[in-house]
Amino acid sequence: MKSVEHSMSIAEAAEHTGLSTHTLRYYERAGLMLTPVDRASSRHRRYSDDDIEWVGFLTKLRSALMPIAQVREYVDLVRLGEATTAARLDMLQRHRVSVAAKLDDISQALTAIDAKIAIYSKRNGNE
Amino acid sequence: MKSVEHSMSIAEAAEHTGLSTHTLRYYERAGLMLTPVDRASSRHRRYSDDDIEWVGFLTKLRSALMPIAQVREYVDLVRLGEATTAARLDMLQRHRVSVAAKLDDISQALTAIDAKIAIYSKRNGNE
DNA sequence: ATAAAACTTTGAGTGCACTCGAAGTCAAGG
DNA sequence: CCTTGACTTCGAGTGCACTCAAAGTTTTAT
Repeated sequence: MKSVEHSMSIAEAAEHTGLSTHTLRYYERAGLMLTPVDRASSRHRRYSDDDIEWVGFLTKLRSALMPIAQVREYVDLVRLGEATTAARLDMLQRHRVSVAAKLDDISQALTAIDAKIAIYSKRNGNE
Repeated sequence: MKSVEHSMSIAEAAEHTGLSTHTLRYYERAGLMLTPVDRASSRHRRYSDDDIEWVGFLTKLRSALMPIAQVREYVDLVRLGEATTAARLDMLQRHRVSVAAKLDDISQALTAIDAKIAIYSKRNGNE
């Protein structure tokens, strides 16, 4: 059911995804697209709605601090189909745990800095 | 009262701070040390307890995602003395806010991924 | 005394994730 | 048609934060 799919140019795709055209091409070169982005007769890229959605998911992974290389591993698993579901789940969960630890570290550092802020605020005659 | 201060070699400083000797020299070159690290007659670095403590603070700033350039700005303010206390406070607070926002973004992305995990977990074996 | 290990400086190299440039092709308005 | 601007590929450049190399000096252990 990909009937009424309106494809878009790379510029439009950039607008929809919030990435630059450079980054969209870069992701494609890096093997992050689930399926090849199809082309107009002119060889210009035509992004389908599914492509846009997929890029949205990639962006989620990147926003969650997953390195490009690991995103690619994940994508490779997805392309291998259902047999890799468990592996994918495991990967996401492990990543989740490691990021949570990282966030914890950052929070701790922020807390230490807060202590510094508190000291300044006091000393600063701000009561 | 910095009487019984036992200074240490760069190797020992590395051990105490958890940074590499490379990084310690790099931080120094980058102008991040509050005061010049003093040298033995051999020109080998001798890290004082204060130096170690300062590096610990630098590490807190870095752990809280503050870029080197901004850390340097901060250090420059510290060297200018008490007159800059307000500016420093402001800087730390602003940084705190921006990092909090960043952590929020990351958390949101993680939450979205969690949804994906939930889907996988439920129908363990569907696209 | 001598060999090995640790230290010094300075410049260069690495890895990541883009980001840009060049040279050319294609599309849309006047 | 013709120009202007968007698009193509692919290699190169950027910025950050280290990380390492080379060549020489100093310290430590034997």
